[in-house]
Amino acid sequence: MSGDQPVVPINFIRKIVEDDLKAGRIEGRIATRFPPEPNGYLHIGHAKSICLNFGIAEDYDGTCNLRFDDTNPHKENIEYVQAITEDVRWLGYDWDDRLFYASDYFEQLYAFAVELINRGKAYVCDLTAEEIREYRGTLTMAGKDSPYRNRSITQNLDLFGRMRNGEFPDGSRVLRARIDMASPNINMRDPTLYRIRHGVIHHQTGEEWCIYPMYDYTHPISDAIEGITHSICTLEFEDHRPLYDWVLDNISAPCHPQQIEFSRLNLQYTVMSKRKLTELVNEGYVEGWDDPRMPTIAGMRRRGYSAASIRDFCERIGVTKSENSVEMGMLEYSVREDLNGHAPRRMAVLHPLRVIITNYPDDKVEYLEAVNHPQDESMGVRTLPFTREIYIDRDDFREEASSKFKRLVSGGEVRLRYAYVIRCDEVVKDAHGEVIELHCSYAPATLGVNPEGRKIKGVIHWVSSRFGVPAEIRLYDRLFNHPTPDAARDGKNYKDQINPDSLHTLTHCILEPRLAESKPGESFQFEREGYFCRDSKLGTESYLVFNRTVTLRDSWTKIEGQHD
RNA sequence: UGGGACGUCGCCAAGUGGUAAGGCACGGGGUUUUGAUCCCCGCAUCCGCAGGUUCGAAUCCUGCCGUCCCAGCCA
Repeated sequence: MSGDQPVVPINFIRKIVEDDLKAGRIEGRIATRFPPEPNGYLHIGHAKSICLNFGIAEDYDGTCNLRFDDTNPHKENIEYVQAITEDVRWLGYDWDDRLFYASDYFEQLYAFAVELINRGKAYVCDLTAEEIREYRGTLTMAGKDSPYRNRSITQNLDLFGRMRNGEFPDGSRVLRARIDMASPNINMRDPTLYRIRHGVIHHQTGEEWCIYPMYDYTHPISDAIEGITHSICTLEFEDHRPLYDWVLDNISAPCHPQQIEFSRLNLQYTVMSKRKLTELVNEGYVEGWDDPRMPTIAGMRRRGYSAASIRDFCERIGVTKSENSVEMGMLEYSVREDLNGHAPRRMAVLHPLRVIITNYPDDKVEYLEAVNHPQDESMGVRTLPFTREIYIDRDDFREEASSKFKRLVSGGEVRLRYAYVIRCDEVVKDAHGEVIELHCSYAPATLGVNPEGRKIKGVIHWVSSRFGVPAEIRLYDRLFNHPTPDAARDGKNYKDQINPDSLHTLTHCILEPRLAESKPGESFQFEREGYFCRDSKLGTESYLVFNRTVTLRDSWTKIEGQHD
């Protein structure tokens, strides 16, 4: 340990690490790794693993490698490598010069396979894929030995060499471990170690190889080569641990890392499998891997989630082996907490309603001072131009309302944030009875002071119509209608539960002028509305596009729902 | 029904024989020129169920029940 207490609460994996350290079971230093397959973008579930692996390395003075598990060139490509690299770095982690690829080890992997053959622990099998499946047996029935299981070492060596040389077509032969076809653990029934794949260009090794090693064989050896001490993975690999150990026990491995499994993250109202996320992208349900509705790191970043908030979330949910279904409220709490502390406040009107302040001169402009953060003076101040014509939000006006409604009503008064108290004198409607404009009067003596003799209950935000800048604002809702869209119900799959209203685009919003200077990717709190992030892809210098990251906590809709 | 794992408050999660932490959510109150923030207070006589061991069990034993994962030449 590097001295201070770990900032992250202790979990069962950290406990194991600490115990190993105390017992002197670790030769050098703690070494972990994050091993993504470059076949899709990283999501919030990966963030949990990244925080765990890199976090342990940081807190116990160890190292964490970034290693691409690239043994299946059919599904992988270099774009994903780049996206994953960027996302891990953005989350705030660094691997120095320890960026590896499983494909870096292909030659060593091959040599270890030859060693296995020489020890009589692996053989070349000529069964077809279908036959292998039949021979494997079932969950309740033992499998039976392949007729090729007892080939001589010489013949296996010859055949395996010729597999590498490209003498056999795809699917004609595989290299298999020679373990136990009757094992109650199906993974131990002579699993495939190598398959033949001609004609694919591997993003790292090109056309150098026509045989590719399987995950179960590659992973333990890659870990051992890198001197990993704790190989942390998710629960579905628990059944594979005997195989992980078998591989290392049957070759001259440099060391034997310990595999530890934890349960993957399930977040309500979204899906977390790469296959499903890929389908959402490829079938056009979303606008891409970085669509702000996606639970991907790239999507969340674009939506306005900070790296700090994602890390905080990963700490809060903990690490265990039990199945879980985390509520969105947890994630929202983490973003709000971070953004509340760091996002400058601004004013923005989402649904504009014109207000004419009849007793304010038409040519007058006052520049009113507003703080950028009510609890953090160091964030400074800005000015807001105040004019005769302004916009307020339609939701902040009602012709009549109960006394619970603290905003503007006909004949009533309300405080304009950082400005004056105004009274609504007249409501102007169009032919359909729709309110199109309000005529108000302001109380000049109320700038920074409360009026005598009456209490102004409400404060609303506003933007000068002359100086305000137009913008598009995108409001997001959950991508799915059901908390667990993964679970099949009534013959429906997850795509049947997609929320058709997950995106609302508001095209006539008005922002306070200062926002024209914002940069793509910058986050703000639009007072009384929520946290918003300038989109990094859409919009121009003169047409701003903002994404709503999350709303502010809201006790009003609850109150409103209870009465009248 | 073979093997592996998991079941503590609506959700996440401590606890590993000495009499149920904490967070989120929720409810109540206070401060407030954001119905935000912040601050108080409340929120499992009970730990999947049933027996047993013990002075004493969520923690040990036995038996049930429930949930998840595994039959890719995917990872």
